[in-house]
Amino acid sequence: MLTIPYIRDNRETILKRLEIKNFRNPELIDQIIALDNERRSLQVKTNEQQAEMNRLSKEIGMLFKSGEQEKANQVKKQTTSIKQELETLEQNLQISNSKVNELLVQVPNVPHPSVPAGKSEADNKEIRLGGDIPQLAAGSLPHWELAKKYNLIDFELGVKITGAGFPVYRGQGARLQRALIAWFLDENTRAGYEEILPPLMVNEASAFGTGNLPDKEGQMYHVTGDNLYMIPTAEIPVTNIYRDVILNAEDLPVKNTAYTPCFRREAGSYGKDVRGLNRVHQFDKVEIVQIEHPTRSYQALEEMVSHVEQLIVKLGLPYRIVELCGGDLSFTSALTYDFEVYSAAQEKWLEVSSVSNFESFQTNRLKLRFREPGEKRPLLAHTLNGSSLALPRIMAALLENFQTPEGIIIPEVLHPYMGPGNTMIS
RNA sequence: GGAGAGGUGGGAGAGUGGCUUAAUCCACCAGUUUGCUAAACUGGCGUACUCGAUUAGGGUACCGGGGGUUCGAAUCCCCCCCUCUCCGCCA
Repeated sequence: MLTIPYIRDNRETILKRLEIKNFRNPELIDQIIALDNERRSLQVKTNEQQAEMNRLSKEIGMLFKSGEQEKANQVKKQTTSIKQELETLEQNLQISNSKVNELLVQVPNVPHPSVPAGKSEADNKEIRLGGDIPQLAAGSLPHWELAKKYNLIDFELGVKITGAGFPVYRGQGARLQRALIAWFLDENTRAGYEEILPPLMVNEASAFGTGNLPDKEGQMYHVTGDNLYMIPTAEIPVTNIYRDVILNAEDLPVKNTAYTPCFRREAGSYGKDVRGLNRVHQFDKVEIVQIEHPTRSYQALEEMVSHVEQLIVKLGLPYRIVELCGGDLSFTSALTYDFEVYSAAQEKWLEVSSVSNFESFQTNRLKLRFREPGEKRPLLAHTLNGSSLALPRIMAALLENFQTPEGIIIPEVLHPYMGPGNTMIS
């Protein structure tokens, strides 16, 4: 969420930039400012009365100590009216605080000035196009057919064990999946990211910290017996490492990478988009997270983008990078680049990564700050994250694009991970 | 699952109703001293909100969380959460 001082000082800029996100609600902003003024005057009054109360209590203590019982009882009488007043004030202050907060969480993050206007996906701006779209031979198959043909993934078996959207990888399919995960992690480590293997379930506080609660509750699997949530992304446990943390400026940037399975209920998603690996309830993903100094976060974003890009290039997949327009930008993001790979048999672009700068929108809620030498107060850090990469759609594109009549060719970078001589699935 | 112990600043740790403005030690920062380092000494050392002028300097809250008793709570009472130890179970 945005900070109140920022809203107070930048009302016009915020309103103007939020229009890019198709968010027009000046009343909300003005209400926040008005409520905050009210809150502050309540706080001043409350603090004054508290100070008076403290003074009187101290006086009573002193009087009792020196044996002046009567005087003490007299002062005691004075406290009753103040006490009553204080009770009301404190209640109102609490109400005021929660009202401001309630409104504050409804304000989306302010997009970066470079974000193009637009309503939907169609208005996203293509930044780069790379790789060659393969000309598949006649009779080429979509990945779910290939998965069956080579016994790589069994979707029906997953239905039996768990339900739709929980594929079972086996044999070479399982091996290829593991190879991709290992290679991604190794590439990320080489790029300076520390590898994290976090818990796959998180408590309420963590889910709140990253904003997945209360709004996106329906997206997560809830383990009711212990009140834990299955993670929809590694972003939650990894980012929460730094909840309520004050870093030193020299610790920045923090760079973490994590492989985790991800669990998403995807309530309401049906139809042909969910075919095969296109949309599943459990999938593997390797995530990268950076915590950076506000003055360097956009540099970090570019660095993450080129890092993810070279992963796709090394795999040999045709891809495009788009900058999301205001309408397609998420509630929490200031600037997002999406990566899509081309799945040749489906003749479709599939989103495989989304790299974003959240600026201080997440860290404000997380209370993730850093101490700048010479600064009196800690400052909010910036957070960025992205997938590097989401496995199922990469797998889908690999299978489809690299199919030949003889079998599926495994990209060279994965050879060391596939076992000796294992360069083709046949 | 059963039994017990506990949760206090960055860390250790004292504090059972008002000389607490949370002692003390360690760590850290600045300074003094000093061939250098170290030691010693002096001072500083939390977070949030708020008043003030983005100063100086104040005020308030915070001792796991939430209630309660009281003029006054880290301290007493109630509820909840968490951690540790032992036993049981277990890859």
